[in-house]
Amino acid sequence: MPYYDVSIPLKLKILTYYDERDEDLTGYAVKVPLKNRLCYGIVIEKRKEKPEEVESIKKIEKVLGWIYSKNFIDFLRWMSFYYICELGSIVRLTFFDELIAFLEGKTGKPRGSKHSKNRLIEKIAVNEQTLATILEAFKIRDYRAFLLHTPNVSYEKSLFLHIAEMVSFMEGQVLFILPEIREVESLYHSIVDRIGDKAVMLHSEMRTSEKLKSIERLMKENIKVIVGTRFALFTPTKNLSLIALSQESSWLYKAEEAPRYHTRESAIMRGFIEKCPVVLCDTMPSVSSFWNSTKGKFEYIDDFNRYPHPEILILKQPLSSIFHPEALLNLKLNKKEGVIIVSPRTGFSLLRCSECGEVIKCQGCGGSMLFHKEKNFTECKRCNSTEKTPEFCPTCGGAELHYVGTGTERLLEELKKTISDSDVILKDYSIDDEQIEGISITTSAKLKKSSVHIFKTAVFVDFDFFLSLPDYRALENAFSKVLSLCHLIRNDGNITIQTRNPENEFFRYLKSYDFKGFYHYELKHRRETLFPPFVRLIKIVLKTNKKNTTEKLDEIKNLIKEKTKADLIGPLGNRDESKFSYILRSQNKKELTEAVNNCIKWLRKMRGIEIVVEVDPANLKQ
DNA sequence: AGCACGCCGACT
DNA sequence: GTCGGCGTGCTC
Repeated sequence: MPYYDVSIPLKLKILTYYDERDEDLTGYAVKVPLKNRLCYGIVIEKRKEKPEEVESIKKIEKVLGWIYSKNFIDFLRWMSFYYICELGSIVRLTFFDELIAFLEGKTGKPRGSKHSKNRLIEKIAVNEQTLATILEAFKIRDYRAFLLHTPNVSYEKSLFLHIAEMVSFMEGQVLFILPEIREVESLYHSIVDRIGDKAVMLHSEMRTSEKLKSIERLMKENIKVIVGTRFALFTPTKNLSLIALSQESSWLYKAEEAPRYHTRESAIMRGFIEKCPVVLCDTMPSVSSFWNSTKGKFEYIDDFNRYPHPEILILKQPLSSIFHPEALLNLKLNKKEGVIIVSPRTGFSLLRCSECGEVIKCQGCGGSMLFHKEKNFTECKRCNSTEKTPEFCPTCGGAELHYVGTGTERLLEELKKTISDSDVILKDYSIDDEQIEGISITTSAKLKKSSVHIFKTAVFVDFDFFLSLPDYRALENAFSKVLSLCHLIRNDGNITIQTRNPENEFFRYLKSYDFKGFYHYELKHRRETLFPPFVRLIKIVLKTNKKNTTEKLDEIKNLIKEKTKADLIGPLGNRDESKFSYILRSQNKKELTEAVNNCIKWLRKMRGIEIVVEVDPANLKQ
């Protein structure tokens, strides 16, 4: 009797069923009994023997049809192993419900005629050599990985448009992934505008019936291009020949719900397993990707220098004023042509006690309190709480509090004082702004790589904020912030960065756009301090509802330590509270993943404890 | 004792 | 995800 291992898209282990047919049903969607109801699942493997520990095996109720290739299933298995989660949780990512609906004969509705106000993407010239290399890889249809260093995001989108046009008459399918839904929509419409009905779109804001329509068309029609956000990476395809990611370093590529996969790593593995080339694009490639290119895992293509970039000036942040005289002069000279001033924070400033030197902190979480001058209150951005502005230092009782740092509110106040001309427009920068004259003010959080050059000059105040963040990626993020700002500045313009520490080696690389110098500097530091890419980090979050005894918690800690033999950091978070976490670190990456997979099985056997695992965590706190 | 409710584990 | 088992606690 043939047996079949079936994965049901639930947090459930793989179950075995039997069927009279002795075919290989691997990759077939099936309907199977589970307890006293029927569920849909996917056959992941045929087996000759039934599993020993199970006495009764139920029969497959119905075989619906083939949907997944063996390679695709192998990719899903790798995801389940690498991200340490049930295969069912991965199958859930693969548009399984839509595929079942399609197999059951349901049809979707195309999106309404809501013609989005998205502008179509203008196609600019790209490096012919780069395009030829990618198309060659597409034709050969074997695994290769490219790290394409692009001059800006428009270049990436134009390249995608060029590729779409070229492949629309060729054999094979391409998958374009972009971080944001708006970008997906505009690229999709631009592609449809050029190649017609040979593309589908997939992103999380689409209605179920729209997603069903896309999947249906993918199954029935001759679709050449799939454009989507990160979850489109799990689209089952017939003939995948290229995967391309725009802005590979974007933090939006890290999924925030379980399974917390990273799109870049997953895309590389999908390409490797399904034997198709992968192109990672970015203007500021991640340190991890650069490392892979130095190890020969990725082929590095440098198109960054095909376009000129604005000059970067590093100036010392004065103690007594907000702007360096030279920055102020620059700002006054260029205000007609458009100036943008960037601060790391909204609000007015932080508050510091002149006596004890302590910055006012949040009582609850210990984050710095942001002072809003006009409305006179303080705010903790970390835990979203507000307080009255304190009159005395809560630490020492000191009566004198002074401002530290410069938020947008303070910038506005300062500029109103310094630039007295009545014709100067002062405004908050918005991404849709058409008008650029005058002085715009914004926070760094609003800067995106996908913006376009408009301003003549920029001043970045309080830049040290980015260098002091307690995150091992602080420097690469800081570098990346400046490049996002670059995109807003005309090529003949300039960017001034104010820092208390202009001698910092970091700025030497930044001002000359010396990426390689920066990466090597950063990698040296990561190697010494044992951070990725030299180690793998895995976070284990434990939630307990009952008051577990200290001995029990120690038992868990020892179990993890013993089973994984890795460096164990933690517990982080309060032990008295119900939620706390450990971070495991090891240079033997694969061994660590294997050990944690094994360890989790033991932990799940313990009662009253919920475990969440996060591989390559985005955040090392709590 | 009898029943309602909620948590937790199993599901092939 | 969903069902049922079982423990807790309240009521007749």
